[in-house]
Amino acid sequence: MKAASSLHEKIRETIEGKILSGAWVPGYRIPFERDLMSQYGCARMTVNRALGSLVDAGLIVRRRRVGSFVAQPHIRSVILDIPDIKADVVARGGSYGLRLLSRKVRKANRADEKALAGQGPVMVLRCLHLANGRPFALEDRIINLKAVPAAAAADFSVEPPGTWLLVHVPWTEAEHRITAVNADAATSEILDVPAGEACLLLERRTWRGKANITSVRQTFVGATYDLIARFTSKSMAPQKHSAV
Amino acid sequence: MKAASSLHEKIRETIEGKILSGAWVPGYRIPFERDLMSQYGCARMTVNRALGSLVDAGLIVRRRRVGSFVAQPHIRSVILDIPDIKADVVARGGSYGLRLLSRKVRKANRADEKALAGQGPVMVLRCLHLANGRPFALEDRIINLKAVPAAAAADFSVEPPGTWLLVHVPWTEAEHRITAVNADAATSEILDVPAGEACLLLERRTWRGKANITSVRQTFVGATYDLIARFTSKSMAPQKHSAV
DNA sequence: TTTTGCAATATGTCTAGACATTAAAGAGCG
DNA sequence: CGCTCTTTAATGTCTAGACATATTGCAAAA
Repeated sequence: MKAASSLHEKIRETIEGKILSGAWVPGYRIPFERDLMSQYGCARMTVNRALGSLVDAGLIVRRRRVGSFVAQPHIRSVILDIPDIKADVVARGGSYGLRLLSRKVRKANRADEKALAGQGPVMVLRCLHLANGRPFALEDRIINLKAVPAAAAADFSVEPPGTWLLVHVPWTEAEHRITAVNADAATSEILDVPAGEACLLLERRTWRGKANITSVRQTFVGATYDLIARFTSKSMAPQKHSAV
Repeated sequence: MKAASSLHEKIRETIEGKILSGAWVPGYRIPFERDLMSQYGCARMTVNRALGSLVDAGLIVRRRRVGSFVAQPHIRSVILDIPDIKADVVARGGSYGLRLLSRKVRKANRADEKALAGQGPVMVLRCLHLANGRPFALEDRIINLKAVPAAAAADFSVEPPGTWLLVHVPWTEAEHRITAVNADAATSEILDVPAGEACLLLERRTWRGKANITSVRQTFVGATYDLIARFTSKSMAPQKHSAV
C-alpha cells in the first residue's frame, strides 16, 4: 500500500480499510467529524476532505444533521478497458502490423445512421490487425467527421484508427456489445481461419457528450483472443485484456 | 446537467465543459488558481477544490510550480455488470427455467485446485439455464465450501447458484475471461445447437479477500446472447492511468 | 391527539490566511 | 561551457474560524 503522504489521505485510508475489511459493515455509523478531529488532532476541513473523497468513491453516504454511514454495496460490476489492439499486441511482446483494406468518405447513408445515430459526412474504414505477421482481428469502423474533423487528415495506414482516436478524442460514454459468431466465408478468408470458426465479435459505439464519435465492429479469432476483466474493490485498479 | 448548487461545482463544470467540448484540447494550460480566484471572486481553497475533483476525474493533471493542464485522454474503462442469468432472462421478458444436471460434494482434486486455488471440500455443480423453455446457457461451477459452508444447504434446483451466491456472499474481487469457442459434441447436444456453433464462453473466479469463493464457466449460444456494457465517465471513480 | 413551530446538531460550503513542496529559471563559479 | 546553488512561482496541505442547510426531536398550540 502506498504511503499516505498527507493527513487527509491517512484518514481516508484508515476508514477505507475498516470498510473493505468488513469491520464496518454497510449501514455502520462513521464517527462524527468532531470525533475524528479530536482523534487525529486536526481541523475539521481535513476530516471533511477525507470523508468527501470517500463519498466520491461511493464507499460512504453522508446526510446532514444525521451523520455518515458505510454505503450499501451496489456495484456488482467489473471494469473492462476499452481495448487498444496495437497496445495489446505490443504489450505482450508481439510485433504489430496493420493493413488498411479500404477507406472512404461519404455522406451517412441509412445503415450508417443506424450505427452512428447521426447525419453528415462519415469516414468508413476496414482494416486488418496483424500480430506477428498473422491476421489477428478484422475491424470495420465508421467515424463521424462532423464530430472529429481532424480524422480526415489522419494516416490510418500506419496508426490504427482506434489508437489515433484514443489519443486525440476524449470520450464520455461508450456502449459495448460482445457476442460470439461463426466466421462467414469472407471473414474466414481474411482472417485465414477455417469457415465457421468461432470468433469473438466486439461492437462499440462511443460518444462525446451528445455527439457520436465512432462505431466499430471488431472480429477476433476466438482461439487467439481473450477479453480479461479483473475487478478489485480495493484499488479499483488493474484491468487487463489480453491476447493469447 | 444538474444545477451546480455550489460555487466549486460551478467552477468544475465550467472547466469540464471546456474540456469535453474540445475547446480546451489535451495539453492546454488551465488558468492559474490565482486567476480563477479573481475571475470567480472566491478564495483559493474553493478553486483548489474544483480543480482537485477534476484531477480525481482524470480530466486534468497538475504539477507544482508548473501549472494545470488538460490531461491526455486515458485508456479508460467500462463497467461490465456481473451477469446474473436469471435476472437477465427475466429482464428481457423471457421465462426462466433451470435444470440441475449434477451436484456433488467432494474433496478438491488437482483440477479443482487449479480452478479454485484452494483445498478442502468443494461442491461441483452442472446446470442448464433455460429461456422460454429452450436451452440458453450451460454452467459448470465449483464452490469452495470452506469459504461458503452455507452453500451445502442451498437448493440449487430452484434458485440458480449464481443468484444465490450474489445475494448471500459479498465478494471483493473477480476475474473474468471471455472468449469464443466452437461447441463440441457434448455441449452442442445439451444446448441443442449444431456442433461447431459459435458460443460465448465466460469464465469467472470470485474471491472474498484471499479466499476463493467460486469458479464458474458458462457457455452461451452466441446467436442468442450478448454481453452489453455501458459506460459514462461522469460516474467514474478515480483511475490513475498514465496518459497514453 | 394531531399539527405546527422551534431549537439543536451534523454536514456543506466558504474564507483568508499560513507554511511546505516541487521544479523551472537564473546566478555564480570553476 | 558545464556544474552547483539560490531564487521564485505554482501547487499541496492545513488551520480556525464563519455562515448555510437539512433533518431530527421536542414542545407548544390547535
